[in-house]
Amino acid sequence: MIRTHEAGTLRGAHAGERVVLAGWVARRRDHGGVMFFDLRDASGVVQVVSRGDDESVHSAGGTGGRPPGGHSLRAEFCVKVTGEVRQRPAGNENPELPTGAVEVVAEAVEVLSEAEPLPFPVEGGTDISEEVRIKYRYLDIRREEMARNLRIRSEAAYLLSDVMREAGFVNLETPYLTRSTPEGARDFLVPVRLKPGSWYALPQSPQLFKQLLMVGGMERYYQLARCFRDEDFRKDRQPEFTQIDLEMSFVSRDDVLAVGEALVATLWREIAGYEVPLPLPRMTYAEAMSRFGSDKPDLRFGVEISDLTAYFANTGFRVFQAPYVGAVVMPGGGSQTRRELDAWQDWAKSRGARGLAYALIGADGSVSGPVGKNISDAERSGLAAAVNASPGDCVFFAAGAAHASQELLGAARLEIGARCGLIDSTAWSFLWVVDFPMFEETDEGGWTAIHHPFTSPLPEWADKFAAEPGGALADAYDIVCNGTELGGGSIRIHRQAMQQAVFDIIGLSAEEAQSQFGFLLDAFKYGPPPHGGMAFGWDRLIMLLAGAESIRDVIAFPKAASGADPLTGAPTPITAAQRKEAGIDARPAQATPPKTG
RNA sequence: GGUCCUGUAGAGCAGUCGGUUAGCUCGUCACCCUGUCAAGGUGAAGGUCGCGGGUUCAAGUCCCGUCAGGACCGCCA
Repeated sequence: MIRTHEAGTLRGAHAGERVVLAGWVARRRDHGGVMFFDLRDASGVVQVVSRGDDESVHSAGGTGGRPPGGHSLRAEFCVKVTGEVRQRPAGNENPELPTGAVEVVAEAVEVLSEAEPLPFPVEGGTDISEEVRIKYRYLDIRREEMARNLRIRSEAAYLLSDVMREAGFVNLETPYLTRSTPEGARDFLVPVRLKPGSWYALPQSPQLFKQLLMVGGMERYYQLARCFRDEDFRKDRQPEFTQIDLEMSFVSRDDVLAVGEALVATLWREIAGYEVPLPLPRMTYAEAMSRFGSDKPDLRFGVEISDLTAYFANTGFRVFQAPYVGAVVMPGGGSQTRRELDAWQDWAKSRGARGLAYALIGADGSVSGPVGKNISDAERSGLAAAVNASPGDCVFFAAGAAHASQELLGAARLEIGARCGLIDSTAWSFLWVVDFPMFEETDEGGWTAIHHPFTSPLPEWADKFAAEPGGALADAYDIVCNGTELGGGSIRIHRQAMQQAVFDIIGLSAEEAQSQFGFLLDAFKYGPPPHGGMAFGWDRLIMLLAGAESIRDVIAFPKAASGADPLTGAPTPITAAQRKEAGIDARPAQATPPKTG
């Protein structure tokens, strides 16, 4: 090793020792006759003192025109420091620093490599555009916050491995070059040189392979799997992302949830120092939607949605003559200016709603505002009690189709929580959302699977889901933390007849099913075990654990929102020769018959 | 595919009603400085105001287009 000690580990007990350190120049404080600088390595920082008269700074190569001696260090030079650890002079200790009791008096500072002036400050500045940060990611990773996030990610992966091994899971990889499936998200496609015109797809998830592993008798499988989806970005979405993928045989829902809970409990205990109360509460999808307007409710604050459909059943107000009327209360919102209330209308419109009707509860309990003018005296007088509003509050309404209205109110609820400072950012709120619907109607009037078509119905729906697809509930579950969907899964279908019934409902013919999933259906002919599993979004999970605001902050080399990578410049055009070799422009024979002339 | 926000020196930002030489902080460079830890002092360099077009006597500022970044809707089983 080039060094004898790590900078961040030095303490008073090391005083008098001669040490060799290596790292980066973090901050300099040059006083002419004496210079201090903080030497940073992976373990932390320690102050180095360099005297002007010791000619201690020199370049390793001895060339390059930089004069020997003098304090010619700049930020982020990579240096090797030889010197003696000593207690700092009385009064000069820095209690802010773990190493603040000591300093290293340099005998020699060797510049291992120089750094050009930085594109952004590595020390200090935090408000740096992400584009620049990602372009110079190697510098961004030197920053304390990013380095910490990545180390948390690493630690979490080790903990995951421990937990899963302890629970008897086998850790296996599944293919990255696989078969395109028309279901679900758009695939990333890979041309195949050996078979021009044919393409691999990168997996959206290892779903089908892990089910095959269950047929194969592995019984318990997990993997930290990279997944790929060619869809548009969000701050918590990347085109490639990582998930903890797991699957178990001979289990019911409770068994899978117990593994998920053990995993979360371990990660939060060891990394966040938080003891997750187990078992986690469970809430049905229907309850989550009606109370919180979301299938991933943030339970760190109240402000629940009131269902006013019955209250306004006989209303004369035409807007409220709808299949569903609901409301959510903004505490103290009654004092908002007209401009602020108008801004809510724009907010609602930006979400595709017509607007957000509101009423204001006066100090004397009177009801005013647009809705107040349009409802009857009786409706006005009971309103505050019906929505549990207090004087000075603002009540927002949504009326129309139940699902869309609840989602609007749910979004308004989150906005209220944020604007009114109701969310305790130090709190953790975990829950399972269970009993999702199996199907939803498509625009064409058919049905599509909400989770995926291999999801089993709840046991009580096993015999009747085909007759009543609109009401059928799936044995599917999501784990939610602080309003973020951390993961989800389901008990799978393992019987052919039931699988075919699901395909029938979603309009997938036997031939189509055979052509798309034939390998799975074939496998299910050979004694498939009952099985189920789940997947956690690893990036999102780490984001929450690290307290980061974007999954990009917990990914070493993320992509920008355009899908491009500012660091490497990918994606790039390829040469004509590459196109030819990859067979990109080849056309399948049946699509375009070979020309004869 | 759609909506919105942003784009000014290496970084972060200001720039009024369209009007003189586009400012501030940090960083960089030079010099001074022996106890700082966001060191301090003096001075200097550094700008195609994203790009293109338009309106105007005059555009960083107004209009149109375009590109890039970000947020959201659609999408993401």
